[in-house]
Order: sequence, then structure tokens, then C-alpha cells
Amino acid sequence: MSKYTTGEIAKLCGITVRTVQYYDSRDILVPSELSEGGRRLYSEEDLKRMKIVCFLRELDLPINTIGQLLREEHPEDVIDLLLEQQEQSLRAEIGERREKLEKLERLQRELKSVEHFSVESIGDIAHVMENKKKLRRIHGTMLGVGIPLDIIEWATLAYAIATGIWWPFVVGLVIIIAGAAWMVNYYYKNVAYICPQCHTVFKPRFWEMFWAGHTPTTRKLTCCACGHKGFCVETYGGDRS
Amino acid sequence: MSKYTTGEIAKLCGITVRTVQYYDSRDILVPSELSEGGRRLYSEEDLKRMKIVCFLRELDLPINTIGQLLREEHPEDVIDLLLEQQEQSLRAEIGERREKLEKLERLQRELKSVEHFSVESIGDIAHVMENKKKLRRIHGTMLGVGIPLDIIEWATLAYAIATGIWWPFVVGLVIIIAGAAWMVNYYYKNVAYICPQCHTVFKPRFWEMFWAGHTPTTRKLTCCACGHKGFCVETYGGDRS
DNA sequence: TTGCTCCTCACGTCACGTGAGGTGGC
DNA sequence: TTGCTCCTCACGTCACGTGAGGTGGC
Repeated sequence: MSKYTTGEIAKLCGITVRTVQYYDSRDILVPSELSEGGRRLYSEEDLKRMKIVCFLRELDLPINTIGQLLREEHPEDVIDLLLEQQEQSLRAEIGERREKLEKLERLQRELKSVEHFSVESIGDIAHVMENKKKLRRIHGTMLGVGIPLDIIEWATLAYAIATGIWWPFVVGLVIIIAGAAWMVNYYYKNVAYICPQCHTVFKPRFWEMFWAGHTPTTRKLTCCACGHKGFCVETYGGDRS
Repeated sequence: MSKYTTGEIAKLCGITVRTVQYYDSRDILVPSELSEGGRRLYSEEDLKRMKIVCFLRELDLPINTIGQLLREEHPEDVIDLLLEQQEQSLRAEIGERREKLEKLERLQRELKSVEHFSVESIGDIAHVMENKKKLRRIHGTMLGVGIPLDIIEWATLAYAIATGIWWPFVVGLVIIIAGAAWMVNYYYKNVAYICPQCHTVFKPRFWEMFWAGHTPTTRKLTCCACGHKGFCVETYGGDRS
């Protein structure tokens, strides 16, 4: 029966000598014999087991798990479960990377649209990205209240014109004004802006915000921290003290 | 200007106190001030930077890279490249996991079709899986030679029947016999079988293999190592000494 | 005898986590 | 004073890689 040295078994299994020694030290695969000089001697049987170890290692199973499996009396009882778990774990890892990739790509896109770049811009983008969902919920609520108000306005107006009965329109107008006031207040309380100069997240004064020119994602404001006036990116600001 | 303690900044950034301390020790983010008692005090500016560190960490950028980026005079020059690299690296990692998943699923399928399970079965499956491509190439070559031979046979036979001229068929027959002999030899030299009893990869005797009953992937043979007779899985065996 | 291989410490990698034992700050 | 928080070692995790200094085996 031929015996393999550490180097031979390493080459046959496509791993390093150090790894073979490591598997011995960790009791994953102990050589079946030692030479008089203290050298590891691996049998044909050992080689087969090492190939199994390497194969399972390629599936990212932890070496301790592999070691336990090899020592198991009835490996068929656990192997299915083990592989199932490993499958889940690999799928989870792929999912994580995918999410990271998505974040990364969003960051790359946003960075391209930034004019005066500094590291702080990354922080701004991160802040906006992390609060995007909450901001979307605010905008959703606004629409959910705004659209019914609009319907009331036009419906009562049409009714008044068609029938000459104006009191529903007047009642509607009161509701609309109250609703609009609530909306503006709600909006003001839940958003904040990021200064492109000093990168502070701030809440502007009410009336400045009310009258300020804006785009769908920015608004022309004066920063409370540095006094810079310019277009500031809107973000969620509802959880500020 | 308010100052944050280690615990406060940890909570605000969603990390542990230990991580905050670790980032200090590794010079990723050193607090801008220390109290008289030696406690870390983080400024508003520090908080912003910590959030950037955490955000980039969520993209799996190494902390040293993040540290260098924050110390960079012109981060805009490197950030694009860095993110590009990170994107590649994430994609590569996803690719790796996908391959591992495929391997895992193949192993699971194969294991289900094994009757007498032992850990060595895993080794057998691993061997077959790793040599599947080579075996497929052998089968491909066999078809590439066999189909032309078949065409020669039928074409010359049809020609003979239609015209009464038989010599092309006789010449064809000689070519076919020579080709078939080469094919059998080629096949014999390039395949081996795995014994389901002792899990040895062996080459059977020529005539036993020639006459043995078989399925697409197995053949009924006597193992050279343990003498067991049964259906053995076919695998590539061309690189054996 | 000369190279080559192998041996065992012992430390490094990576980004922290986990105690231990002591202390600051309200 | 009491809890809570924070401090610094120092060691652990995971699967090895990398020398250093010494030796077996052909």
C-alpha cells in the first residue's frame, strides 16, 4: 500500500502543505501513520477522505462541521440537513451582496449628479438613501390626503354650477382649507434639508420654506448652520429632537 | 457645540462601543477631543464622518480603504475607481456563491440516487462531478467519429442496392471496422469506474468491460480492488498512471 | 554531501466580540 | 453612594499564510 507525504497529498488535492498540516492540527484529518522521523504519512484511504474534505470545503462548509461529519457514525442522518442549511446560507450571502450592490450603484449614480464634491457628499447621499423610504411614506400620506380634498373641491363646485346650490361648496371649502393647513404643517414637521455647503441637516424657518422655489427633490433655502443660500436636498426629518 | 460619548455615537451609528473604540485604535476615526479622565469625545463633525465610515462599511469596503479615503486631499479622484473596484469584487463574490450553490444542488441530487450511503459516496460524487466535463468530451469525440462511420455505412449500402455496385460498401466496411476498433480502444483508455462497495476508481479488464451490461452512466463490473460485482458509475480515467 | 521537503513554533490577517479588572461621571 | 458607562489589556474567532530555524530522507 503506497503512502503519501504531506506535499504529495497537498498536490493531489490542490491545497497547500500548510493546509494539510492545519487539518491535522485541528483533527479534521489525522494521518494514519507517522514515520520514525515524525513525518506525516497518508494512506490511500486518507487521500480519499482528504478529497472529501476539500470538496465539502469548496461548498464553504466550516472545517469543524466537515470534521464532525467524517466522525459521524451515521452521516446520512445529518448530511441532508447540513447541505440544506448551507444552501440557505449561500442564498442569504448572495442576497446580502445583491443589496450591497444596489446601494453601491445608487451611490455611484447620485455621486455623478453632485457638483461640488467632498467626502461629506457621501454622508449626504447616505442620509438621503437611508431615509428615502420614510420620505416616500410622507409623500404618500400627502397624496392620500390631498387627492380626496381635490375631489371634494371639484365635485362640490360642479354640483353648485349644475344645481345652483352653493352651500356644499362652502362647507367643502372649509374642509379643504383645514386639510391644506394640516398638510403643510405635517409636511413641515416631517422633512428636513441638507445644506450643500456645510452638509448639515437642518429645518428651515416655516415661512421661508413655504415661499421657497423648489424642484421635486430640492428647495432653495438659507442654511441655519452656515447661512449659505442655495438648493438643498430634501430628506426625512421627522425623528429630530 | 455638543459632544458625543463613545456609547452615544455608537447608538447613533448603529454600531457597538467596541467598534467605535476599534476605529479609533486603527486610526480610521480618532475623536477630536479627550476628556480629562481619558474618555473619547466626538464632535458633530466626527459624527458625520462616522456615519460615512459606517455607510461605506455597509458596502463591504475594507476599513483601511475607508480610512485612506477620509484622509485623502482629493477624494473625488479615487472614489469612482474605488467604488468601481468594489462593484467588481461584489459581483465576483456573487458569482462564486452561485457556482458553489450549483455544485451543492448537484451533490444533493446525486445523493438522493445513492442506495448504500456512506461518507465515501460524497467522494465518489465529487470525483464524477469534477471529471464530468472531461467525460463529456470523450463522449463527444465518440459521437464525432461514430456518426460519420454510420453515414458511410448506410450511404454505401444504399448506393450498392440502388446501382448494384458493391465495392464502395466493401471499402466502407473496412473503414468502419478500423474506426470501431479505434473507438473501443479510445473509450477503454479514457474511462474508469467507481466501485460502489470500496469506492475505488478502477479500470476493468478489457473483455469484461466490452461484454458487460450497462446503463448510460453505469456498467456491471467486478472491482479490481475488492472483487465486488455490481453496477459501477463511469467517470473519466484518461489521466491515470 | 547537496537540495529538497518537511517539521514545529510563533506571529499575521480581518474586523471585530468577549470577558476581566479598574475607573470616570452623574 | 450607587449604577451606569467607559477605559485598557488580552485573548478568541476563522481558515489559513508567512517566515524562522531546524531536520529527515533521497
